[in-house]
Amino acid sequence: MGATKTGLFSKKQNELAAMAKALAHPARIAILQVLVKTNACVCGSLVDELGLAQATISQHLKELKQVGLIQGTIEGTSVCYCINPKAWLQYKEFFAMFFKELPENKTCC
Amino acid sequence: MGATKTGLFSKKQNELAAMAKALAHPARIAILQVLVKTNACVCGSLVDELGLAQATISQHLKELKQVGLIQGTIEGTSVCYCINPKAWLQYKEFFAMFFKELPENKTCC
DNA sequence: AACATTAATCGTAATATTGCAATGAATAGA
DNA sequence: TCTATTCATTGCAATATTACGATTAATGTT
Repeated sequence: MGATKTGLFSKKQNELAAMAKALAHPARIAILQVLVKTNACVCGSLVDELGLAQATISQHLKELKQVGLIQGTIEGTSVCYCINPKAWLQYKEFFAMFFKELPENKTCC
Repeated sequence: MGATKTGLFSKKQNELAAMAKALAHPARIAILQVLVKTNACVCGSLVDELGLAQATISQHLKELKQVGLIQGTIEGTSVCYCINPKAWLQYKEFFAMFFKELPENKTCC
């Protein structure tokens, strides 16, 4: 027990859940917002911006990288992170799609 | 350690993360999809639809209820669940807002 | 080469989540 | 009342997540 039973659900459902999970932490939300706002890249200054330890930030960055939402390129000793525009758009569309179909006829509850 | 340091982040950031967390499980995605599709309410038939135990489904329903995404009204011995249209719309708008600002000028990475 | 800086990784602890059997509470029907 | 049905809750085990100090790897600087 304890592990999510992914086998019970469709690929899409697991995918959407994984996308949501990537956003399911305020630090990752904050990181993405900083990356969007600064437009250009932000390197390790995220550690200063947010109040978390370097190891913790690095871990969150890794997760965001794993789901493809951000990219990182080495720039000397530091690493330059930025939003992956393609993935960003896909996320936007996925969530829009999911919430699109509004239950109009509220016949119950 | 181990607990999310919510104090470091803004209310909005924590809110969005909480919203994402509610969607961060395929079972909850599936439940919401069933509730949207059936339009009317679905009671305990969710246990048959998805392959999870009754207690597990009940727990997921509780979480969805706690974030306001669904409502449940008692109907005899069974409970009728349905989407909360207001919250649904709010979620839609929140996520759309978050993903709205696309990084146009991709000058880096 | 020696040192400093930056960031990933490792190891560990604390906490949260997932899942289910068992139990409990409430109502419907006999 | 007794029983069946439906769902919430409790208690527990397994797993996942969050966080950080310490270490490591890589590069830049002197």
